[in-house]
Amino acid sequence: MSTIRDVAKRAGVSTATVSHVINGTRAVSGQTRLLVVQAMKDLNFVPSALGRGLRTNSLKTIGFVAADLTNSFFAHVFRGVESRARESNYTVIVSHSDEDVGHESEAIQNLIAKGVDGILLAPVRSGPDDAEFYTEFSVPIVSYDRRLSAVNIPSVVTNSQDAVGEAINFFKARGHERFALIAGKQGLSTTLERGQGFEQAANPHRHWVFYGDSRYEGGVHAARWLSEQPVRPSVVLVGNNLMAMGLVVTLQEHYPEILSSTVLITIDEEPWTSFVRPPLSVIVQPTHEIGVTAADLLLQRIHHAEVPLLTTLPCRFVARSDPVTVSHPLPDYESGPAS
Amino acid sequence: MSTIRDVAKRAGVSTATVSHVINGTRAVSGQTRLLVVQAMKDLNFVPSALGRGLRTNSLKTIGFVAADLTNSFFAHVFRGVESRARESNYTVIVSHSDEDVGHESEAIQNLIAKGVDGILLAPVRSGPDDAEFYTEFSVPIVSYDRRLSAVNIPSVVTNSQDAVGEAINFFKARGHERFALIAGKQGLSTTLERGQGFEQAANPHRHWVFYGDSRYEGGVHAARWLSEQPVRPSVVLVGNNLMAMGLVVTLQEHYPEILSSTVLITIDEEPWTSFVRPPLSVIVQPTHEIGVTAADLLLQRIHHAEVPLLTTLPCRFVARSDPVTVSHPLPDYESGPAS
DNA sequence: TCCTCCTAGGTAATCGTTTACGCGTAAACG
DNA sequence: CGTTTACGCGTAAACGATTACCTAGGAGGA
Repeated sequence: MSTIRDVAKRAGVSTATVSHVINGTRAVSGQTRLLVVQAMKDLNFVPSALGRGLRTNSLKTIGFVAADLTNSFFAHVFRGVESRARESNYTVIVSHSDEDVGHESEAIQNLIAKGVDGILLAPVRSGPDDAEFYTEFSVPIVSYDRRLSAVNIPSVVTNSQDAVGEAINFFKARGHERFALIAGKQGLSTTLERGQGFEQAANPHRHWVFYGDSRYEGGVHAARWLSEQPVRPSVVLVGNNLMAMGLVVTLQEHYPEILSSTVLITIDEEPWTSFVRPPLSVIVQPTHEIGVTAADLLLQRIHHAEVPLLTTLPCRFVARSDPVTVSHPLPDYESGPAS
Repeated sequence: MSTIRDVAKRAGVSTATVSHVINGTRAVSGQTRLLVVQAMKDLNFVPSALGRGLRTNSLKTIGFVAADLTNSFFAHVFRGVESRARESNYTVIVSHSDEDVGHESEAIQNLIAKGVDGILLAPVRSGPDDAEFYTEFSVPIVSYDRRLSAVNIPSVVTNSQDAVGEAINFFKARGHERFALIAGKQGLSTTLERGQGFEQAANPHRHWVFYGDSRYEGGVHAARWLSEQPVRPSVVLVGNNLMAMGLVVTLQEHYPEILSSTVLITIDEEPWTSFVRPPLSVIVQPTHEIGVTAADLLLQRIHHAEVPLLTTLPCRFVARSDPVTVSHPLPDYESGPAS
């Protein structure tokens, strides 16, 4: 590997000039530039990110901490992040939190030790007091999926609260009168907001809320719980795709009559939601766009620009069950492409 | 952020001593060690990965290039990679190739410019001549999913060739006599090997091979092709999960009678393969283990150890269709946990 | 007593960049 | 013709760690 000094020697100029040619940070005559460029080609010189990083104190790297990349929500967000990052020549280091505060702390520490310029995360802590945790770090942080804007950390979220209401209203308008929500992990801002959206829309009709754990097992428990109700909801909204899976599998196996007689709605599109019979209606979040936006905000903060504390992206509601297949955009928003 | 010099000053020792305390590279008296440790705590000092990296020419970082993390195969492999990497205090930078040679080149270049210590990839080029491309780089490379061992690059693959044969034989033994393979992208070692496994097992019975493109659309085309055959196979093995999805969706919508009358087998477990009716049989690759193993080999190569040129991991065949649900381990192998 | 060896720890060069200064030369201006 | 301004470029000091080399003192052996 050749260094900037080799290039300088071969071109007969100083390292300063080579550096300025590379970065366009100072006027260089056409002659000299040509010499330098040629020398770089000859030696096929690639500037060392380390040397540069040490000097500028920036590796052009950001950290992305996901709960679990195996969950397609995070995978799609990540693709958005990566594509935006690459546009600006940043690379992305990925870590997992697995929804565990310990893992999350560790991940953040490691990322900072690696010299990332900023961090993107779906915070596991979101109680208003607990959230101050995130304000202590030496690099800019942007939160996605979950709101943290109370503590001065920019957040990118969706209007899933409205979308939940919209979905319930959709079926209310078609005569349904008994609604259930299988809610996610308590404490997350998404769980709270979706719960509120649900309550509002379901009132004054009869409605139930079951608190799952945001994992597959939560869906299994929900299925059992559902089967035990003397009077059952005709519309069930599941707050996350893992629980939806657990629910559908369990119903399919043990309570097929419930599966065929109730309308199921879930959040986040997955291939199977349209395969399963009956198909699930779904609230589609603009996952790719979440990633792009969050990365964009983070890069801006890294360059010390002011950014809005809260960015809300629109969901799209796709009704697939009862009685026909309709795509129903939310009011006041362009329906965003899932891309 | 405090530096090693601050620590040295506060502890009343030299930077060399601090460094040796941190890395355990030289004997240091208990007294001194205590002083240093205390000073580090006081300043909550974290060694800069950049400074260290510049000196040692290693950032303890590896690159992982996937075709598409949104494909759960790659997501699971990645989790394996990351967990193994973290054990050794390495972090992972992710890039996408999207099965495109241009993107792949770019990704590799970028990773090297970022100073990664090694690269893990599912090579897009795999023709025996073409594959020499990968031998030119200045950092160690390990290939996963696809074989590259012909050109002296260690590869981690599965015995999917045998597994394909096994699956065909399973249904042959139950009386089936007409088999089709929907093959993946031509040129990939997996496509070639699975094709061979299929040919061998299907002979001397009647059999068909349709070449898809390894993407969703390939499955759609395959469905159309299937519907046009005057005599149709009773068992169809699809070489990749995206094509399987395209196939099932299209059949479900336009040719439900084909869907219900043929046995479908696919590769790689996905939630929907068990939800759809009839459920698909599936050849399960040990994705997590692929990642762990590949990362392990790469780390060994980084530390200049010799590693085997080819590592083959066992698949597991799960029969779900026709006539009963059986889990059928391949002979000569422990069935690996999907973890 | 003298030599050797071991232990503990300091000095300073080094990794590959960026960048604050400084220095000529030549054009422009009065 | 002197003075300013601009331009083009080089010198060398950082950035934060690691590490080859050196020093000093004490223990042990002959």
